[in-house]
Amino acid sequence: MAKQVVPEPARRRRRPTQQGTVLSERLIVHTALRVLREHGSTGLTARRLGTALGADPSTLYRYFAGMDDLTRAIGEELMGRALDSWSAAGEWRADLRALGLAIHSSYLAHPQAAALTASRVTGRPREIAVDETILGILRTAGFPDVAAVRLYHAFIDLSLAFAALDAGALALAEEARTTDEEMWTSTYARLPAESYPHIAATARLLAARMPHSAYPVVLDTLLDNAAAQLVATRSAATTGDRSARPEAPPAGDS
Amino acid sequence: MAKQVVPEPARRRRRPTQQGTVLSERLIVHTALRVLREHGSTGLTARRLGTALGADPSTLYRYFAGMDDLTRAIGEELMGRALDSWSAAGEWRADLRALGLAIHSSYLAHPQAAALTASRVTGRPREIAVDETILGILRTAGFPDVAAVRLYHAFIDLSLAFAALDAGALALAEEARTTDEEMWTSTYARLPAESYPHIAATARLLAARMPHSAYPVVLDTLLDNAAAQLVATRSAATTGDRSARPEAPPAGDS
DNA sequence: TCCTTATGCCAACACAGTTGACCCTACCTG
DNA sequence: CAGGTAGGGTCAACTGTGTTGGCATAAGGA
Repeated sequence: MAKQVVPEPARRRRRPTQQGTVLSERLIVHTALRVLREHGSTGLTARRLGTALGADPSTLYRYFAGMDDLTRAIGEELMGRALDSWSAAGEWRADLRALGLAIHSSYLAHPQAAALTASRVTGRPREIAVDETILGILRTAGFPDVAAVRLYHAFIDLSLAFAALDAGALALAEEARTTDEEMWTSTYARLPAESYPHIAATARLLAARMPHSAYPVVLDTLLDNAAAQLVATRSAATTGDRSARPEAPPAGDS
Repeated sequence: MAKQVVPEPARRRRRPTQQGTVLSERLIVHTALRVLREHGSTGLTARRLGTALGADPSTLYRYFAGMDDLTRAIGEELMGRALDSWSAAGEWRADLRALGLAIHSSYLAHPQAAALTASRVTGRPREIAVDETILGILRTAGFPDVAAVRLYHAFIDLSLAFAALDAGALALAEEARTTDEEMWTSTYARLPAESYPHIAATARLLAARMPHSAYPVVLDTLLDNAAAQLVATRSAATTGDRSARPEAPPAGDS
């Protein structure tokens, strides 16, 4: 039965599949990424992945508690790759910017996988490591804890949110075998100018801009703001001023 | 057969269902929202929706081309509600801020539906109307077209991205029948302090902050930045200065 | 060498989206 | 007011999904 998944480090025996491949968590995740790229973000199924691995679909349940668990592992892999491709230079602003772009481009390197996973928090080790890294950068830079936490929150949510959104658009375009720009051109071009004067007036600019990500612009805006805050904090520390930005309201629900 | 869906305005006859209900696009979308709230973001199925409507599942295909089409209609409904709950006051910054928050809270009012739809562009009328509105606000405020388009892009993507992310977290918490704060507390509290010193040092602050949305903070940051740009543009216009911010790089892929 | 058990495979389950055929009734036309 | 048309509701069936219980087997420790 597949109720209990054996944790990866405790695995000892590796019996090869009927078709000869020797399975592992790593191999499964990597193959899943390939299947996702080839068949789209909804094309990852237990049976298809089994075939791609040369194994019975049910074998997957020896490694993951279910497809949902596998999905989280894929997200964790992308986050890990981002972290691996990044290294600290010692300057907080540049480091944060590089880390954000690393996360963003790691996800966009696998748009179908990203569309599937980026809006989920996995709580797995490499993801936690990223959180720790960001907080470390901010606190070391001199941000007081409250500000560091607020910035960390904005930073990570912003990065993940844009990764999900941009990946979704990119995956859609790839699956439609067209460029993003063509898509946006046709979207805006067919609108009647009398009903949508502003869109009509800027249609060409829109088609040129939409296929690019707004993430760098927004990220820089956030970092500019943070830098200004830091300066204010430093000068306030010498005069004893303790004013802070007003808190944001909680996310509403009804 | 269900190959061709009859467009809504062209519908004439409304035969009641065996159980007596008279279907319509509106009724189906509204019922879908209820089903989503009750059964979670993955709980919307053709059969379940059929039962909730008192109709055969296959009847849905008389109104929508498929579950995917229905999903887009749900997203369109949420966007429409945001637009309806908003009204222009005439001041661009306040208007944009209100519109952003309206979109965000309209989606968060139905977290399960939002998690399902917010990362998709529908291209339907009400969504286009929102685009036109945003561009109108910016251009009327005096932003040159290039800046208006860049801001529009950042604004709408930011809002949708956060709607998707926050809705996902909220839906997860609701389905786990727990508060977000409990979730985050348990997530951070069980980490060893020696491996994650920065998280450990700020655990209580994190648990208090994470259940709130970072969207208002980031949105305000973006609008601050835009306001500063506008002032610079105006003074530049009098001196003939035409310097602009450097362009953002395109979204990478590999 | 033998024993244990991790791990692969098979068959089967419930449930998903979707379609084709059928039929009935609401409405338009005369 | 009668008749014809077709919109739209229903039924049954198809394929494909995630998932599980039972079984077989070979890897590795003793």
